[in-house]
Amino acid sequence: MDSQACIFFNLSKANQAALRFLAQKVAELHITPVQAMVLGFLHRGDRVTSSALGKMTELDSATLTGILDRLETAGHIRRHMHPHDRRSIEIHLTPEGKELAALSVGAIDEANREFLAAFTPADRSGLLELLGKLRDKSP
Amino acid sequence: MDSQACIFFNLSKANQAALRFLAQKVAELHITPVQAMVLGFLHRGDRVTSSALGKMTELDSATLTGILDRLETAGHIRRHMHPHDRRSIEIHLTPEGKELAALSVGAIDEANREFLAAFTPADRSGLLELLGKLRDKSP
DNA sequence: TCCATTATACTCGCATACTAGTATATGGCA
DNA sequence: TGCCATATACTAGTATGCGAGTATAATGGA
Repeated sequence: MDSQACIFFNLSKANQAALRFLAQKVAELHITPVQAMVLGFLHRGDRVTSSALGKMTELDSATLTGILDRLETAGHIRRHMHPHDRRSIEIHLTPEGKELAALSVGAIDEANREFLAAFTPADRSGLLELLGKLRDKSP
Repeated sequence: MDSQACIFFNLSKANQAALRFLAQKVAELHITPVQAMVLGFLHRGDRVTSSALGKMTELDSATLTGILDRLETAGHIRRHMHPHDRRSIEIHLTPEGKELAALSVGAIDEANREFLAAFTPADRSGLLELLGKLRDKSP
């Protein structure tokens, strides 16, 4: 195993480093990086179904159920009955959740800038493009 | 949250796609991607301590304990007393573990080639270099 | 030599993330 | 209209990954 040449190893460790970095940024909000990302998506528009949020966040419904459980317990979101489909739930941000979502977006933006501060704009866009290509390889 | 421009989101999703890809490659060996990587490290030299393996794999000791538990239960490794330090354990590959480790290295190599097949050599080395820089930003 | 510090591997608790399976509700088709 | 396939959100079980805490052992300095 030549770990330096292994894309799986490098990707995994870069991701771990990124998550640690973001975790420090959102620690003062008392949420995890993933919770901050989900709140960030809801900041663009809540009142979505769990299924729609799952498509946005590219998360499994089982994973999302757990994340929503914790956000609801913390008082950041509420699950409501969907007006036209009794299978679905509609996710609403609470007033506190709305504030926290705005702060999350700011923290994530700041973390993005700082985490990539040492990179040139060309490196930044090149990295995002390459990662995007890798994502699309998924079965 | 502009997910397309967020390094944390893209890194996380690229990593998930990579893990799914590798999982398919090693499924016939009845091990997980992480277990294959750990066996790959042991293929270069077993009889290492858990602490040394943790440094190589960049894994927390709590995480590694669980992975070693599963590899030992499956009969791929054994924990032995360290000859000179009674705090340490020495990890030995079993005969079956040795075979599996060799197969793991082959599967990971093949997965690396296939996962990056669409990339030019310049893109490949560029990606690895950029990911390496991100890893080093870790606190 | 004795003791405080450090090192080692472990346990526990929590948070993702997946697969598989379930109960309920919807919707299209015969 | 009745029924079957699909969609939705959930639970259960498994596997990483981390922080915090623990018991034991080694080590270095007074």
